[in-house]
Amino acid sequence: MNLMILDGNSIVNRAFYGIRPLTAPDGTPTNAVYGFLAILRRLLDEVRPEALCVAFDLKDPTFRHRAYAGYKAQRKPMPEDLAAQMPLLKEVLDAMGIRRYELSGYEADDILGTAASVCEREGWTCTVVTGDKDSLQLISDKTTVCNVRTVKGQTDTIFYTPQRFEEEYGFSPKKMVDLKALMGDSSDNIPGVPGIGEKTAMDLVRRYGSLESIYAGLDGLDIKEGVRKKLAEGRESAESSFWLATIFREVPLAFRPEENSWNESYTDALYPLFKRLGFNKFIEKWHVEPGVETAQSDDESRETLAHVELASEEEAERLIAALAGCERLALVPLDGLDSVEICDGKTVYTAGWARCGEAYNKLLRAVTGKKLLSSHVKDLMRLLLDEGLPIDNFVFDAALAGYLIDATDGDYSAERLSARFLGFACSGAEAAWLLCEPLESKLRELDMERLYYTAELPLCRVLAEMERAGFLVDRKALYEFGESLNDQIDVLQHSIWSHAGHEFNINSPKQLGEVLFDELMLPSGKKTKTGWSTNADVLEKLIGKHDIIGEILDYRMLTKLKSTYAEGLLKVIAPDGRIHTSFQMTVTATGRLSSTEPNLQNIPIRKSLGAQIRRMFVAAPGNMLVDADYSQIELRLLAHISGDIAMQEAFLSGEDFHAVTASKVFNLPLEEVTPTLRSRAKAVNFGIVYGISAFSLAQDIHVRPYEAKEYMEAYLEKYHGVRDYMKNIVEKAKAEGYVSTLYGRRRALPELKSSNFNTRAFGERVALNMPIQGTAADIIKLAMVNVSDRLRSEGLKGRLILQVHDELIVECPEAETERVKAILREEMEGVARFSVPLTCETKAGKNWAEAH
DNA sequence: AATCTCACG
DNA sequence: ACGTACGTGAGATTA
Repeated sequence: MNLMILDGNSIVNRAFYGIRPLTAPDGTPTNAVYGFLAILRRLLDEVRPEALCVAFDLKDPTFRHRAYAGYKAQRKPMPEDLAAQMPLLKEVLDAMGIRRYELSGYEADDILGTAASVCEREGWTCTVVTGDKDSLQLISDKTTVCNVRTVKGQTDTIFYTPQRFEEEYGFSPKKMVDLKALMGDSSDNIPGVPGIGEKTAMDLVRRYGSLESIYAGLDGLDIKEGVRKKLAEGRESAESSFWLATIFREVPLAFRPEENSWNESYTDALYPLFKRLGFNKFIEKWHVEPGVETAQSDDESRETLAHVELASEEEAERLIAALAGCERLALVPLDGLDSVEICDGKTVYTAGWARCGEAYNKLLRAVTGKKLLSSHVKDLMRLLLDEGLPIDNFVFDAALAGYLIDATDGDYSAERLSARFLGFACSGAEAAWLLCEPLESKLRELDMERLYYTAELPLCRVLAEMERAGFLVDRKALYEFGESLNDQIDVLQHSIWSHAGHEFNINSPKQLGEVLFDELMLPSGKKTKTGWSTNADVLEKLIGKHDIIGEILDYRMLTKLKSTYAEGLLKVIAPDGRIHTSFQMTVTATGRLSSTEPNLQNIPIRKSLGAQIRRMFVAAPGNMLVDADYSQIELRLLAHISGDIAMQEAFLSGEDFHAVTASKVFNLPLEEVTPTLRSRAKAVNFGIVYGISAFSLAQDIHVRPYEAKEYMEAYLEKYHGVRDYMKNIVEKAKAEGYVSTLYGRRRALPELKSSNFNTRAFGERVALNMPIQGTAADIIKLAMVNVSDRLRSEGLKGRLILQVHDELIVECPEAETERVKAILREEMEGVARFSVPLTCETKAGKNWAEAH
């Protein structure tokens, strides 16, 4: 029988410094706990012990069993981020059913030593695991000491048996104490013999064995006179060090190895705890199951539904007949639409094209005529559209509900949602059916039903149709544009190389940093992480110092255009000549959409060469693109939400808002506002929305921090309603734990409770920003649903094809252009009436550049 | 898989 | 004293 005992403090220390910073979703640092568990898993697999426990230090200033008064007095205090994780680690161990030992006034080492002694007496073997060398003295035939090191996330274990130790050190493990007594140990505040270091001490112990025999025959030893002198003078220190270095193996602890038996059965607290910490990988690796207590109810917890696979055309026909009386069904696709799961609340049917043949299509038609519950409805709708099946009957989307309930979770799989809201895991149509009620009642509780049923759910259809429609691209022009970049890229590359004096990979930040800052010795030597920073901000400050800088910036711009946009977009043009992006509805923390494969929400526009890409996004022959974008919607919402009268008036005046802001901030008549001042005021406007600091504003607009501070002060003086809003929203968020938009969308803010300054400051900025960015997202979603309905109800052919946060694009027959413009304007501006009007600009063109 | 950089609102 | 703007996605390099 083998007991494995871990030195908790030492291992958690190794883990903390060996694993990069990690945090739980709520901002709590977790890297040390994570690393500890990673090490533990590895050890369990390697050692397979029958018993397991962990020992911790427990300081007691009033009592010390070791004589030396200054013992460990000089040790640095634990970093805050590590200290915060100690109680967490203990919570995890408790939840895993792993016993912890700590005893006032004793170090973990002493407990390890005592446990090892007990094991040896009782016929057990013992594996002692620690990150430092102190415990090597415990090695014996029965006791193995495992030394753990973690470097860059990689764990190394060395198992020391007496043989292994002797090979490495050249003396027996017991002599480890003698060695320490001579050389000392600064981390443990063991003085040793002054002037004797590791080399000399090792040599002495190897040749003469123990401290005792060294001092017994000191005069006759074959050593340098200097060493002899130091030894003689340091005798007292050596003897007290010997005492200090000796691990105390008789801690008053009734230790019984068999009380620590390990069989990998955890308490129910472990699953929710791992979820809270974001240890999703460990849940799989350790086979942690959600306990029943996460469920709303207790024993009759699991409704079990029958699962039936339809094996023939006849069976499918029979189901069609049987479903006639059904009002609602859950429907989930499998393998595209090759087969589906259908659930009527009693049975889960799997039906597929392969087995049901002709009847499969009939079945789908019958099913899609019912009220449908599902999950990831937008994606299902796309599949149905491709088959010409109706998509109008969806009444519930589980994933979408999960997203509204917690937009920062990130996992809205059926398995996850059912574990959380049903208390047991299920999937497919069964999950969609069973989740409907609990998710709906949660939405009701959070007051988000309206948002869900008037914006999010109807938007599924709109987005499915937009994805299916796609955006026509002039493939030839895009290809030629990409080719046209080659020559310039080549010229720049060679010029950059000649400035550097050698060839190198300009795309490699590492190599580029070396060239600029090590070889060319350019100044500043700016910020680092894994090397020199070479981003555009840094490089722009070096313009004029060397010709290479401008060329690098140009090179970066051109290669970005070529690889991400020219080549990247060519790769995703579908056979119909159009690009079909995917809109993600459950990704952002604020309620915005995102766009992937490809991302059509970051097509260049800010620089003229980049904006050429937009010329390649075109209307089909005989059609037009109509583009409508909200003007300064976020600032208008800030004016409305904060209730700031001055800011509202600035918008209502119809003047250029940034210019008005400049005239207020810089105390000038409107006519005297220069373009520079206007652009600074604009930067302040945006900065405020993001919860900026003066420092960052200064960076952004290239003025000194105190000057930026004055701007912000002046701004908040003139717009004092905004100042009040900023203060109040953060206070409210702290009190309630979340922020919300005008339409009730929420974002939880556990960051505000963090003990970490940066995490907390981040939470405060989010508290300022989310209600504004999120309300804008709500508004355009509502507008999209309304625009789509109008286009359809007015019998127009025009269709929405793209959304870029505050911009909508419709492709329509030329003849519909003016009608579509009007509809876009009316629906976008008419979503809501606020204290400041929402305005939008519309424009039409043959391509996206022209239309914007 | 993580890091850096950069494109957008 | 801290460390420095909100929200995204993608390509290239590096480990």
